[in-house]
Amino acid sequence: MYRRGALIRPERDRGSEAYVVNSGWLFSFILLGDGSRQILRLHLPGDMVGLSCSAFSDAAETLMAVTDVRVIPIDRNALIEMFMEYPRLGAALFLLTQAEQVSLGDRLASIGRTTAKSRVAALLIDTVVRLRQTNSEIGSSFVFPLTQEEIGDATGLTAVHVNRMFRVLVREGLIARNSNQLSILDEPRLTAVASYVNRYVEFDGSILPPSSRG
Amino acid sequence: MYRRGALIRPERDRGSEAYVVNSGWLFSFILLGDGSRQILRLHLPGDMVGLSCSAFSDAAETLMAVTDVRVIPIDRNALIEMFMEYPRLGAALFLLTQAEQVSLGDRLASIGRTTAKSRVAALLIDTVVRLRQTNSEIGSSFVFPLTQEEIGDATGLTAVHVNRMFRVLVREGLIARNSNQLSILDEPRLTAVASYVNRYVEFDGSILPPSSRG
DNA sequence: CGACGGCTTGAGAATACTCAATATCGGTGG
DNA sequence: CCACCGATATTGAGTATTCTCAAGCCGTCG
Repeated sequence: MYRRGALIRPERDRGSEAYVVNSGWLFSFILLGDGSRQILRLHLPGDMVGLSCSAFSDAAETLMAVTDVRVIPIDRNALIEMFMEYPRLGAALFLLTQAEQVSLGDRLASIGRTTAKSRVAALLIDTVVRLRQTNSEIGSSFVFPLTQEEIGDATGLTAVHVNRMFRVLVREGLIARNSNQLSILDEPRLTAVASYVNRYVEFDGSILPPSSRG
Repeated sequence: MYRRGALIRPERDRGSEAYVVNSGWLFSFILLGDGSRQILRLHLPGDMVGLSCSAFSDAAETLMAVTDVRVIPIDRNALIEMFMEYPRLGAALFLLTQAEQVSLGDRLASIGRTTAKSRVAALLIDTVVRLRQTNSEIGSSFVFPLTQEEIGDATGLTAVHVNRMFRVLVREGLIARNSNQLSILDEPRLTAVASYVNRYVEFDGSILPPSSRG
């Protein structure tokens, strides 16, 4: 178990592993030369994280706990063995990874080509959509534990400007806030503001051959 | 063979395929609701492109030829069969994909957390480093066929501002230009300006088990 | 030659940042 | 229980970066 704020895997750690998130939230980030931080992705329960380390001798990114978090380590050699022994599983993992890559691309577009307000909206919508994937009870209200500083590092903004965009979203009746509790009041409009495309509805595993065990 | 500017795979094309770039350059991009474009990645000879379509029934991104380009199609069903029949190849492809994901993450950090000048510098450095991977004869001078509009779409800037940043880089003695020909005059300094980390030097395929054919 | 796409430059506007001060909130020690 | 502390959130004022609009230039192609 890692406490909020703990580094789960320091950048440049040799022989590092991948994990499955058991409970809690964490994020991956990289540091730039000037000390600024870019959060690459928020990882929610059920996600696999840190796979990219499998391609490099050193971990390319750091993992930090957003809330108290439990993770299950996956040995990287075991991962490769899995590819050899259970190729269908390997193929499935490959597809999953491709889906993550598409998601990263969407984020790139959000940060590169949309306004601050839109980026914040996109982060919120994407988070709630992903939460619903593993917890169908999530409605339009959920706990969002990131600080505004962290939201800024995820969206390429400063904490101050994140704060202003939040209040704009509130003023326009798109969301409501109460400490960590966040409510989406007008999801269609928030989705539009965010230029958000929900690709999870189109994930296509049908390409995989049927399991040999039927 | 596709001509410069041709769409190699229109977004939303069903049953689309992946490709290997044989000759020429192309890029992948996505369009946002307001018509703006984000270029996700430049694809050079030897690259695999369009793999992400394997996870979705519809292609998530569009491919466009930057120069005249030759590509070799890869059927997506054949790709999955490869995973089943040649798991070691599948694992290798998986690692390659992870490496691309790290690269995407670096670009996210560049666009989210660095200045316009830095982003343009990063695009140039990254391109020359990748060119050298498959063509060791590339020195510090090479043909860079993107228009400033396209560079803007790749870096999250406007064409006008890309132009200004180019002239700053020239004025500071970091690069020189002559129509499409681009020369890097001071690579260490340009690398520093770009906050660029060359991760290609650390790619680690050693994790793969030795080939069964020795 | 004329049209067109791409490049260059200027001026003004908009967006987002920095710095700084104040407020709030949860937790801690007395 | 209360005062205090650090971390986070909020707000204002001024600044910087980047964008938009607009005009002119340059080279290529038909």
